[in-house]
Amino acid sequence: MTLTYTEEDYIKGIYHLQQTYNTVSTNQLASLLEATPASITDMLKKLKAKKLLNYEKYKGFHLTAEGKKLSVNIVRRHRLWEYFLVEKLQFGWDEVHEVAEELEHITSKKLVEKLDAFLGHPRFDPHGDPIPDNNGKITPHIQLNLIDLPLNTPAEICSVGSQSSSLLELLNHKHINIGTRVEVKRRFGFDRSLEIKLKNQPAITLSQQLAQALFVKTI
Amino acid sequence: MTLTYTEEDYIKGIYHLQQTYNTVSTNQLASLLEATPASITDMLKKLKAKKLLNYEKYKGFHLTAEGKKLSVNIVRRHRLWEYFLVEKLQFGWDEVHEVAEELEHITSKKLVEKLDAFLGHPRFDPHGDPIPDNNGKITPHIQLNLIDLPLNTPAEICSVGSQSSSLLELLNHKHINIGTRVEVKRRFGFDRSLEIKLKNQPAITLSQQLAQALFVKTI
DNA sequence: AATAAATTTTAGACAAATCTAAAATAAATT
DNA sequence: AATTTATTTTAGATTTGTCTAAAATTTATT
Repeated sequence: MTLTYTEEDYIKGIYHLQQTYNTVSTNQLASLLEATPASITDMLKKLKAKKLLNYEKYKGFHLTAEGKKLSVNIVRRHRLWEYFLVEKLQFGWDEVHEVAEELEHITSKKLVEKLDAFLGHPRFDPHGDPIPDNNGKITPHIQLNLIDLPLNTPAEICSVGSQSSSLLELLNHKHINIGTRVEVKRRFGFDRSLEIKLKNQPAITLSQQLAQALFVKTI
Repeated sequence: MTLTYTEEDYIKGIYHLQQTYNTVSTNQLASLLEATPASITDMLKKLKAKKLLNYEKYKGFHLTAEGKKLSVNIVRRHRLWEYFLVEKLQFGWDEVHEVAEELEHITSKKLVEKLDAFLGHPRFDPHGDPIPDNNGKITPHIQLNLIDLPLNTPAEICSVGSQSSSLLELLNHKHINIGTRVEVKRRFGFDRSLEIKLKNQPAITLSQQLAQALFVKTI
């Protein structure tokens, strides 16, 4: 099954929306891909004809097993390249997305497997998201929202809930990164803000909004 | 100036043909790109409109300074990726071309510069072809056919005249690679074969056909 | 339940890149 | 020099992916 770059973008978009919604709507996908609903409908027909999509008009849609398998593989390539860009080429983790969007479309199996081996078969990308393995298997991530982390429990930032540049800017300012060690010291009920401590640093305050955008795993 | 992948393929093709022919013809390019002459003509008009091409109909064509600059940059990206694939991902040098054809279209300046630095600013790709630097400057290659190398002159294999897998197989068998040090010890007029020595190894014989497929530079 | 609002689809147009077949031009041959 | 042959261009069609505007359908509201 050979897909155009555009078809790949569509099924990847649907895959991501399906992580949150059982069934995806035309407008949701239009908004994610920044295209008009009319364009989405056109492509849905093509993907249905290729048996990658279960779709009845006006009824929403979701990927078939085959569609999902292909999507997972695109996600695999995307995250492997992100890992490469950060670990080998010294990109910042907030700079890699656009370039990985292009690299992910190169489908050579040999390339992907050799890249994976070169990188040491990493299981999480620089944002903390799991990298599907060659069979599409995804290491489940036992993530806790920072807002739910018990007091005085050492943990490590392992993923962020959004990739907006405003969030990344704020995290850079506060010197918080994937891998940063944190402990929650206090909770303030009034505004649900947290006082946290980074290793060897004075305590700082995180707003509810920020804490909810951060995921941790205990260590 | 943003080019589509297809436009990039066209100007890269023209660039390569210009290395041999002063002015390029529609049929030459059609044959190189495996497209019909009609398609070539269509694209020539677009490239002329973008001022990348000097073209008068029925009169052949060649790149403008701007077109050449862009082409050299594509060649730079292609050869950097080939170097990466061979040196880092352990591809064989006969396997890299197709994948590099895809990777070369990713234009991110940051990516290319960081890749170049990661690779240690290599000046020649795995086939011995020069990699243009960031300003488009190409290290001229003073290559000598192995058959013309004077006796007892230390030299280094720097390029091969063909990328056929049968040649690669033979070179692998004889443990000859890009970078291998050689000296010609004897020449046999009867069949124009050579006796050569690789560093710390007993002398071996190369046929005329093989020697002519190898290029060296003295060291 | 009828109407208004939102969502989704269709119809028709357009740009990019390609093709085939026919016409125009240039080059080669008699 | 006239004619044949080869090359190149044009004309018109096709595919992919996109759009706008209008129509169809579903959902929400009075």
